[in-house]
Amino acid sequence: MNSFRPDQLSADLQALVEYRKLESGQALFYKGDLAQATFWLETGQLKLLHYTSDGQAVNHYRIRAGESFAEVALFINFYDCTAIAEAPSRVALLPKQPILAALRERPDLAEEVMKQLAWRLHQAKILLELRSIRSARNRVLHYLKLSSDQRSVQLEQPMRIIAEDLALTPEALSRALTQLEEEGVIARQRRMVQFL
Amino acid sequence: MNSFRPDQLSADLQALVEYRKLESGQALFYKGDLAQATFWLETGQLKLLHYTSDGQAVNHYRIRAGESFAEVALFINFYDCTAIAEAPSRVALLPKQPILAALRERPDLAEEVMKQLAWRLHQAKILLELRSIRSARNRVLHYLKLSSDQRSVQLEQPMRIIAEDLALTPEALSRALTQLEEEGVIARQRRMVQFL
DNA sequence: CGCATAGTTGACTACGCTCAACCCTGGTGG
DNA sequence: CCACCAGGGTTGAGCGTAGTCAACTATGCG
Repeated sequence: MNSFRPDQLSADLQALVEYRKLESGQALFYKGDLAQATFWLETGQLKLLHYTSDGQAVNHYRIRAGESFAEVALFINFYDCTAIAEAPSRVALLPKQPILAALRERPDLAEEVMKQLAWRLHQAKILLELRSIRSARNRVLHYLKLSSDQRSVQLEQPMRIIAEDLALTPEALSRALTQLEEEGVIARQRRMVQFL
Repeated sequence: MNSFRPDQLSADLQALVEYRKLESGQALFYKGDLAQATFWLETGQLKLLHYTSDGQAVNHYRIRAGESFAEVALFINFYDCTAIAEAPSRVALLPKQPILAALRERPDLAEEVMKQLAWRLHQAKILLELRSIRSARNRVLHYLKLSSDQRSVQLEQPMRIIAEDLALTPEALSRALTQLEEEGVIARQRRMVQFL
């Protein structure tokens, strides 16, 4: 998760790293921008998303402090999604060409990057799987199972955020949860959900 | 696209490669199987997909002769989707551990794999984007734009396959196309579609 | 010419979205 | 201590659109 942690890079590479501060809501790059760097998030939180032609935002995934992201940028010319800060953030900009050169020299770094890319692809498939479930009930159920360690889930985020992740309206999510409860599939108390 | 073309591997690695023949419709691996190898498709065609809990198939992408695939398997323990032959096929099985070792020795190979992983991730995001368009009309339009070089598209595959890729029923696809035609957005003659 | 298959059209249904009202909780101030 | 308010969450009614199933048409092949 930290392939490009700058302090693990060689000194001459570190010298090329720039930092950028972002306000909450500010964009780091937009879909279609020329991809000139890959990144590592020092502090804060970002989300990667795109917009449909009618302006709806579609979330890909969130980046938390300590993670590198947009490794894909090393191998394509334009960013394929938009990155927006969800909290005040500080990001390390890792310029493309020097990093590519370093990858040729350092198999350990290359392996980290491969792991990271594989992980993201895996996650993307899981997301695709989730999103391709049509019914709200089953989509929510699948989501709960994904995020449950053993038999119960603590819903940390507000319902409207969870609804966003599920590509549902808050109303649809609410209805799906009550339905699952009525069916006796889950039980709820406050933000705690458990399977029966 | 051919990172693991066996004839480009060292002789001792080639010695470890096994081949497997598949009938049309036969599975190479299932989602959840222990991931022990990555693959290269010599001849034929495969599709990668998963099944929703109610048995619907959801396509990820197709593999054509000459492509390597399932590189992700090198870095995760279980396949995250199912691979099924769409035509009689011959597949090279590249065992995980020796390949991982080779990647540490050969930066050129590692770079190929990174490129391939990045490409797949890019494609997955494009698919996610397509699938997250709600209305059939706009989804079809987006698809047409994606697959059009300049102003027109030749629809090579039968409509029911295209509908599958779009996660629509053939009926919905048909209606969307006639609607776009009535709106004067596209014109159709046989399987040729052009923008107006 | 007749049949099989792909594609289209029609009628109906189901389900998620929209918008609005309502409820419940926690926090604030009188 | 309680009245008030604000926000997140829930419930309700109506609508739109894709799915379903069936009938029909067009195309290609024996």
